[in-house]
Amino acid sequence: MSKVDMKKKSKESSLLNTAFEFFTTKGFSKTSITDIASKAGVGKGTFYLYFKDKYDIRRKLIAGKSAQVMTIAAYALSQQTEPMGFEDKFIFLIDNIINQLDENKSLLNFISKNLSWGLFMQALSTPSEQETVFRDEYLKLLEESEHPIRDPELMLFMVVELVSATCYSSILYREPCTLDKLKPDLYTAIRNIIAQFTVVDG
Amino acid sequence: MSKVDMKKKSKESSLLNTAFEFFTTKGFSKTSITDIASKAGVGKGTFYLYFKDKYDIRRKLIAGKSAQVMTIAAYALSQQTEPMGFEDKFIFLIDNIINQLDENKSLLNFISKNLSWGLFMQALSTPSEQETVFRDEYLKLLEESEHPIRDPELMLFMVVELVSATCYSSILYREPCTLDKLKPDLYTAIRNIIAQFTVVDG
Amino acid sequence: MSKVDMKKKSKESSLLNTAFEFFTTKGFSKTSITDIASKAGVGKGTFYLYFKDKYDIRRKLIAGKSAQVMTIAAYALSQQTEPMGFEDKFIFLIDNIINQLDENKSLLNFISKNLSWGLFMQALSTPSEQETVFRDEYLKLLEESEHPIRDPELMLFMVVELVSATCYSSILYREPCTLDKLKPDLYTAIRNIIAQFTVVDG
Amino acid sequence: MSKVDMKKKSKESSLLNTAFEFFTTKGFSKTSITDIASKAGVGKGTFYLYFKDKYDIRRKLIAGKSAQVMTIAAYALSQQTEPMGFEDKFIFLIDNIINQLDENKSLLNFISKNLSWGLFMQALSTPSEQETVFRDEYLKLLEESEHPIRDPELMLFMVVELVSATCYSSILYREPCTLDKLKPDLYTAIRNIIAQFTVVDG
DNA sequence: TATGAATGAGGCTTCATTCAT
DNA sequence: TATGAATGAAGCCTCATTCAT
Repeated sequence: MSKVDMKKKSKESSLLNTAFEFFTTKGFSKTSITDIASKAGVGKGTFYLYFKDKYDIRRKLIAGKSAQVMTIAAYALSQQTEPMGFEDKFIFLIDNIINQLDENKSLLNFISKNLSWGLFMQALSTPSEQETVFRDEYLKLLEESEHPIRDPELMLFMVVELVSATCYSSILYREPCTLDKLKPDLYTAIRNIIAQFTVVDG
Repeated sequence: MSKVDMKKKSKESSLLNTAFEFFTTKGFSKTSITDIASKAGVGKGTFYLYFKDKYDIRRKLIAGKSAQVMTIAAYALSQQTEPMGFEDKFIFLIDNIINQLDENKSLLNFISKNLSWGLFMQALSTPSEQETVFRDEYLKLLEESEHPIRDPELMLFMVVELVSATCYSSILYREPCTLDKLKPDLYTAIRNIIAQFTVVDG
Repeated sequence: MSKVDMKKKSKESSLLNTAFEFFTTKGFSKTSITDIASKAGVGKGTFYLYFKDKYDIRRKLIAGKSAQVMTIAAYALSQQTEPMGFEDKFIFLIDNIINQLDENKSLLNFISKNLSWGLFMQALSTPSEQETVFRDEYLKLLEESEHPIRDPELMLFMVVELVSATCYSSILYREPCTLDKLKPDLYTAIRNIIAQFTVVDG
Repeated sequence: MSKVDMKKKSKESSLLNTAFEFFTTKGFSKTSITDIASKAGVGKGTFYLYFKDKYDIRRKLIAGKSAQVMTIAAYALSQQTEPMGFEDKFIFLIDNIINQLDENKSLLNFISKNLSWGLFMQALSTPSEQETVFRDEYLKLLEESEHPIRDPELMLFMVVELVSATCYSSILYREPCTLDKLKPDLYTAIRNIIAQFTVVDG
C-alpha cells in the first residue's frame, strides 16, 4: 500500500472514529458534519471525499462495528479446546459478546441505537472483509448439536432480542440491576428458550 | 370545565395528535414545529403556549400514550369474571397489550422508537391524570399470587424487554415471522421466565 | 391596508430593490441571498418568507420592471394631443422607452441581461396589476393605421431586437457611438422596416 | 511540432471542447472545473496548467470560436468567382454565418450567451492564430465598393446586432417564426440599412 | 389567549484552487 | 508535466424560538 493510500486510510479511520464518538454521545441527528470534520482534524470538504453524506458514514459504522464484534466472538469460540455441547457453545458466544459490550459501552450504545433485527441479520450474513462470520458459526453449531432445533432462526431472534434489550439497560444504566446480577437469570432464561425449541426424540 | 378550558384542551389535543402523527411517520428530528402547528390549524406561536419546546411535547406524548395502553389492559383484566392465577393474569395483560399494538402500528412504532426502560418505568409509576395504573395492577397481581416471586422487578423487566423487542419486529416487519407464529413460543418463554423466578416452597 | 401589511410590502420592496441593485452590478449568479438580505437590512430567513428562492425574486423583478417601463411609455403616448400616424406613434413609444433606459442604466442593464423575446412577449401580455398594457397599445395602433401591416408580430420582433441590442451597447458603453448619434440612423432604419412591412394598395 | 507539444495541444483541445460542451448545455456558472477535467480525461490540477482559471478558458473559447466562424465565411467568399457588388458580398457573408449557426446550434447558443459587442469587436480584430480575419475582409469590401459608406463601423454594428438578435431566437426557438420565413425580411432590412448609409453623389 | 412575521444560528453541500507527490 | 487529495470559504436553505400586535 502506497504512502498516499495509507494516509487516505488513516483519514477515513479518523473520520469513522470521530463520527462514532459523536454518534454515541450526542446522538446521530445532533451530530453535524462540522463536528466530525473539525474534531477529526480535517477540512469539512474532506468528509465528502470519503462519505456520500451523514447516512453513509453511519451505515459504514454499523457494518464495521457489527462485523468486528461477531468476528471476535467467533474467534474466541474457535480457540476453545475442551469439548462443549451446542447449548454451551451458544451461551459462550452470547457471553463473549455481552462482555465485549460491557467493556465497550459506547459500542453498545451505538449498536443498540442503530441495530434492528434486519440490520443485524444483514451484518451477520454479509462477509464484508472478514473471513469468518457469525452466521456460519451459528449454523455449524446447529449441525454439531445432538438434538435438532426446530425453527433455529426464530430461536436466534428471540434470544438476540432478549439479550440485547436487557443488557442494554443493565450495562448502561445498571437498571433495573447490574449485569452480574442479571446474567444468571438471563442465561437460565436462554437455556429454557433453547430447551423449548429442542426437538426431543420420543 | 368552562368553555374556555375546553377550547384550550381541544387545541392541546390537536397539537398532541398531530405531533404524534408526524413523529411516527417522519420521525422526531425531521418533524418541524411548523409542520405540527399548521396541520393542527393553530399559529406557530400558539404551540409555545402549550409546550415548552419540541422535547416537551414528545415527553407528554410518551407519558400519555403509555398510560393509555396500560389503562386499557388493566381495565380489560378487571372485567374478567372467571378466576385466574397470577401467571394467567400476567399473560392476559401482556396479550392485551400486544393486541393493542398489533392493531395500532403507529403507536407501536412511536413507543418503540421513544421508549427506554427508564421512560417506561417512569410512565408506569406516574399516575398523571389516569386513575388506574399498570404498576398498581402488577403489584396487586403479585400479592394475589399463591407462590411468591423473587425479584419481581427484574422479572417484569426481562419479560417486558423480551416482549417489546420481539413483537416490534414481528408486528411491523413480519420478520422473522408473523405475530401469530411468534405468540405461542413467546408465551411459553414467558411462562418459563415466570417459573424461573417463582420461589417454590420446599 | 393594515399596518402589518404595509410593513410587509415595504420589506418586499426593500428586498426587490436590493436584489435589483446587486443583479445589475454584480450579476445574478454572483449575488448571494446573504448579500441581498443583509443589504436590505433583514434577516436571511426573512428573504424566504417573501420569495421561494433566488430565481423567484428574479422572475418577479423582470415582470415588475418590464410592466413599469411599458406602462410609462403607453401613458405618455395617451397624453399626446396632436394627431399622429401609426409610424409616428410607434416611434414615439420606442423613443420613450429608449429615453427611460438612457436615464436608468441599471434598469437597461438588468432588462438586457434577463430579457429574452419569450419573456418580453410574456411580460407584454401579462396584465399583472397594471391597467394598461403595451400589447394593447400596440394593437390599437395597428388598427388605427391607415395602411395595413403584414405580419405585425414579426415586424415588432425585428424592431424590438434591433432597438434593444443597439441601444444596450450604445447607452452603457457608448460603443460604437453615443445614443444621440445612433438615434437618427436607428429611427431611419425603423421607418424603413415599417415601410417594408406596409402593404401598399395598388 | 514535437510529440510532447502535440500531446499538450491535444490536452488543451480536449479541455476546450469539453468546456464548450458544458458551457452551452449547463451554462457557465453551473459548470465546474471537475466536470470539465474529468470529462476531458485529465486530472483537475492539469486544468490549471493550461488555463489561469475558469474565466480564462471561457475567454479563449470565445476568441477561438468567433475566429473560426469568421474565417469560414471569409474563405467561402473568397472562393466565389462571379463578380459581386459590395451589398451582395456583405449579404453573402451574413448569410454564410447565419447558416453556420443554424447548423451548429450549440455554437450559436454559446456565442449569444457570451458575446457582447465589445468581445465581438475584440475577437474580430485579434488575429490570434488565424491568418485571415473578418475585419480585414470587411474593410477590403468597403474599399472595393463603388459608392462610399458613411460611418461603416456604425453600420456594421447595426447590422450585426439586428442579425444576431433576431436569428438567435429564430434558430433556437423558432420564435416568432422560422429562419426561412425570417430571412427575406431580414435581408431586405439589411439592404435598407446599407442604402441608408450609402453616400450618393449628387 | 392567539398569531405569524422576523430572526440568525447552524445544517448540508459544492467547488475553485493549491500543493505535495 | 501530471495528478488528485485536501481545503475552507461560501452558497442555499431550514427551523426553533421570540415578540409585537
